[in-house]
Amino acid sequence: MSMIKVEIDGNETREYETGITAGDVIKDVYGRKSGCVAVLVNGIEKDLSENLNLGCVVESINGESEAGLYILRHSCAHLLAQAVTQLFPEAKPTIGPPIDHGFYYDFYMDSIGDGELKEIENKMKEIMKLNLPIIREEHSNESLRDMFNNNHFKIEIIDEKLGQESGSTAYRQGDFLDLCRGPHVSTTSQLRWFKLTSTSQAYWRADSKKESLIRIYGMCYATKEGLKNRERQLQEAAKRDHKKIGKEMELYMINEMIGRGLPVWLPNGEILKSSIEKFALETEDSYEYQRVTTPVLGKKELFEASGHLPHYAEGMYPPMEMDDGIYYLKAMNCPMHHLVYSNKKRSYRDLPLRIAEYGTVYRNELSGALTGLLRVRMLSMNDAHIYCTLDQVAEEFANNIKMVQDYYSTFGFKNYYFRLSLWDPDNTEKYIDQPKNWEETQNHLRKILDDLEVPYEESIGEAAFYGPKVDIQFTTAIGREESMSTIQLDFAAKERFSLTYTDETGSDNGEVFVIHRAPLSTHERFVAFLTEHWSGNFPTWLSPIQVQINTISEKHKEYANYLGQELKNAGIRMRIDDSDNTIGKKIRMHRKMRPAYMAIIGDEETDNKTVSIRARDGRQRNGVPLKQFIQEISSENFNRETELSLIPE
RNA sequence: GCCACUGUGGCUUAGGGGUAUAGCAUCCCAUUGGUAAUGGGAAGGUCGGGAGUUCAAAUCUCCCCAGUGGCUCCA
Repeated sequence: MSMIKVEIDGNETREYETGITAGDVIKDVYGRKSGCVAVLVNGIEKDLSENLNLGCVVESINGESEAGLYILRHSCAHLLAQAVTQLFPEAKPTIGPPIDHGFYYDFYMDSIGDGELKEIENKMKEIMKLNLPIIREEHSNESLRDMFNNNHFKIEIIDEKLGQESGSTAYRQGDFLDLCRGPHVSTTSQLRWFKLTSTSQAYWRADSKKESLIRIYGMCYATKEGLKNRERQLQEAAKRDHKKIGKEMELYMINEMIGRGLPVWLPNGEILKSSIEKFALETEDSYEYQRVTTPVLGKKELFEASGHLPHYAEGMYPPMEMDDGIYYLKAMNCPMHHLVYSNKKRSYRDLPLRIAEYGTVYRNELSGALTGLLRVRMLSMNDAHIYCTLDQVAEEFANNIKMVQDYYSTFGFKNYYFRLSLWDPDNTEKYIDQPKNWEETQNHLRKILDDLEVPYEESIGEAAFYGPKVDIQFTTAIGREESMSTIQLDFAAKERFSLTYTDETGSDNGEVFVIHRAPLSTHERFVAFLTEHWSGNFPTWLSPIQVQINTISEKHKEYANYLGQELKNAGIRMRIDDSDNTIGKKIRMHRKMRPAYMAIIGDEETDNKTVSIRARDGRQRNGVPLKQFIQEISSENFNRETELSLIPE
């Protein structure tokens, strides 16, 4: 028997007999309980059962590492499929990938409820305890076709591989076999810390025209702590949910009689909204935007010209027939802004021309997609369109990216990433079908981002119908990713609306590019994020109630009202509670509204003309002279400070 | 739109075939009180809507509506 040299985790090299399994090498080096779920052999992921026949470099993949967790979760998906097929022999497994925090598996089967979910989870635990070995098998595509001949989903996957590869791998655990390239953990007993969380409907190949499938979600971790932490995390996140806080703080309401997805801004929410608008107005003023107001309705011909009706019709409300034609509610402001542009003859000296609007657009979202302020049918936007030459696009994009970053830092946002959203050349009916223009503009944006050294991800099929865009992506409290800001490049408008300008040579130039941008998302979504980010504990400048004045007793009413008036004169939003409740009760009651500060007014304060301030987190500063308090809070408010700075930590 | 789950006074919630719990908030009375619950009293719901089963339904069945999670879609 010949020997081979194996280097392990870059630490040491040992000699083994040819054919030893990777698992035995790991056991030899680290002992039984290494936490290793798979290995990299010369950089390629392999099972622990992999035989090593040549000298190689082996790196262990720990179950708690990112790669290890994905393997655990992937194996857990197989365990789920095994349980489901045992309990429901008619169910056909389709695909079941690992995802963040867990896994899912899509089955072609009758729908199931919570009872069945529990049953499946119990069955998984049973199988787990059987400690079944998970065995890798290699087969030709022909024999795989035979093995899965009762499952046309698997056949479809196998057939896609025909011509590319002659064979494939499958994994067996007990009498369950699944097509999979692996790697997987070696026995079912390694999958201990999982939990099924929910079911959902999904479509085969994510196509709503294809078979409807039942998706089962689960979470899976390497350790008990991992699982527990995740559960705790979800509980914490639920407390930040903007729907819950929005109700508590009376930010918005949704009334069935008005309609789904049509939120009403209550006074407190309106304060948030108008504070954001005021900030945006100031900012955009400095960037030389000009404001307009356009109607919420427009004629069919307008939206045909813009391309909305051919490419975006299902996103729009149905038409309204009037005595002089057919009208639509606008889903975007752009067509109207284009007409503002061409309302008069433009010169190269006018470019870039930046037309902005606080507009409301209406989009016909599917009812099942609506949720709180995050997905609505009426969208308030600080929208703008920039008309410029191709040469100017880069600078305008750069300015907008900078604007977004500045906004976000003022609002305290940190967790977001840029996404270059590209068209999908295989799905051309969704887009204006001009491949050359797509290629050019996409490359242009890519270069702009590279030059700015902004890290970004690319995503196919996320573009607008008229051009590629840069989206800024966020994750909500409950972990769903949503687009926030967007900056889009439009190469189609110039032709559709005959946008031209007189260039330096005096001739008509039709090369007008349009940038659509909404750096603050929609007010609805933005406020939802803002609420979740701050858990409702907004910076002073955004707090609907900036100071809650609480009196100790009736004696202090007069001074409290004087303080209130002074604050009001200084532009500070305050409320006074001079009821005869105890101070403890007042504090408890008003905490729900999350005022930035509470001012406590008793004998001390009244006698000395001072204020005792209590920050939202309980920090306290007593005996602040009234004038000083007003001056400090005014400055914090005016400067849009992110933190409550009146009271030292 | 699709799948599952949920729907009890303003909010949180008990109950689960014999006409409904409690707390907070509200209102009234007393208390003049120093930083997360001062005491007492009152009022408030027919159990999302409709139909059915039953002597009897909030409780069972069906159909709607709405909310939540997910799919599709998307700011």
